[in-house]
Amino acid sequence: MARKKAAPITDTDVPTQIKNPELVRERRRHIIDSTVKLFIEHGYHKTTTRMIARAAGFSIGSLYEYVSSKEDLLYLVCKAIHEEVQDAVEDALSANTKEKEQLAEVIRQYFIVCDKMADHILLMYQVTQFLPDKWKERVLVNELNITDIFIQALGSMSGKNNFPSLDEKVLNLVGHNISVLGQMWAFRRWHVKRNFSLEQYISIQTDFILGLLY
Amino acid sequence: MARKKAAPITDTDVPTQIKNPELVRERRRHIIDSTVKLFIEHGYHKTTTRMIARAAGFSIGSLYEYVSSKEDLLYLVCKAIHEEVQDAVEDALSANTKEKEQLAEVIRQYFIVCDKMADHILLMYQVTQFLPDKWKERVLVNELNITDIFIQALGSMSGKNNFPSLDEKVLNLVGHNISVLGQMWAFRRWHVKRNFSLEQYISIQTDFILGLLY
DNA sequence: AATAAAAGACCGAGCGCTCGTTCATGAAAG
DNA sequence: CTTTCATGAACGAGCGCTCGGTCTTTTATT
Repeated sequence: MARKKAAPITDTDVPTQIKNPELVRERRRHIIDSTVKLFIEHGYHKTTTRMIARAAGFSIGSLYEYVSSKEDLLYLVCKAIHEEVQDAVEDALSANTKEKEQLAEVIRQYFIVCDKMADHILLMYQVTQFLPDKWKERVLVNELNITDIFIQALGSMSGKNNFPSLDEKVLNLVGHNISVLGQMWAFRRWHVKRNFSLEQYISIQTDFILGLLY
Repeated sequence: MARKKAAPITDTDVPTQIKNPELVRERRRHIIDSTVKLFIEHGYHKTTTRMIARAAGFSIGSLYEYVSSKEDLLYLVCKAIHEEVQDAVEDALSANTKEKEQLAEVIRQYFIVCDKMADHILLMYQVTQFLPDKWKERVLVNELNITDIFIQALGSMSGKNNFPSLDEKVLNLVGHNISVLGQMWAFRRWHVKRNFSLEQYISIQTDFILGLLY
């Protein structure tokens, strides 16, 4: 069902003063969870490091033992969010082997994650700008990785099941469209919800994407 | 060609110390232009009021005669950007009266504006969060106004020219899709440009939107 | 087993600095 | 002399981060 989830939290790229790596993993997990909530509620700048420490049950001093700057924390937050989205979509890809339904299922799962993590997606859009360039690039790559899953699902459908075979570049673009239409739910859901439930949204947008709307 | 552009810059909602309204209009225009550039380059927070004053050729003291806070300035910036986008799209709507080509033309003009103002669109996404609630709402309404133009163009096509008549709610959603696919060019153009020029992008996305891709 | 010593984790007052904003003063116009 | 506009030094709240120190746990020694 799920891919290996142990590996990614090594985070050797973010330095720490604490020696015990087990402890670092555990505490960081906790710190990140608290931080995400605060960032979503108050935004990056209005959330002070003191607030984060308090919410996580540490002193500021201790916080800085596990993380070397507020920017570090921001990177860890972005990374955690992307991992959660990516895991959900990859699960959908591997779970359903019938090509015919695979794409629709991937889209469906992605849109559901976009709904569940709507606040997180908004957060990503707001805060990426504050990342140091080095990490901004990594976050961008993560974003493209998620898009690639759609492109992959599209590719495996191309030319089969009454689906026309399309130019690779066009498939690529459609993959991006899927990404963006999912995020649209996060951005405009309050408005869209007046007309459609999430399920209806998924259904109509899937038709739209597959050109079946008209 | 253009709609009346004089009215909107009254800005009675933003207070000033200066008595001469003529002067206020002129200076604010100038201040806003400088501010937009700085915000795009450095972001909202890293741009200091002193930088803004210097760039506009004022002292900080004088700046605060024309604008009562940095947030005020942010609102004026957002408003100016939306006005520019809206004007361009409305021009396209009124210029072309043949229904058949109207929608495609509106999409085209919108995408061209999204390209020209890509940095501005990114800025809007990054910065809306810092507006006081009172103005956040207004900015949201402006965004929806632009979307409404697409919905209007879609509506006037519905049921004509071999175009199926669609449920109003669905048309509404497609309007939002157009909005978002335009903004996608702003967000992902560096990636998309590796495969397509702007003109190709417009052409393919128009087909995509009209369900002609497959 | 008892004790000492070293290491690791935790703490929070305080430092240095930035930034939005104000206001006393000056200059110019009428 | 009054009104309008311009100036920039001064203010002070708020921030990220440090660092000297304490408490707790592990290791070494007798």
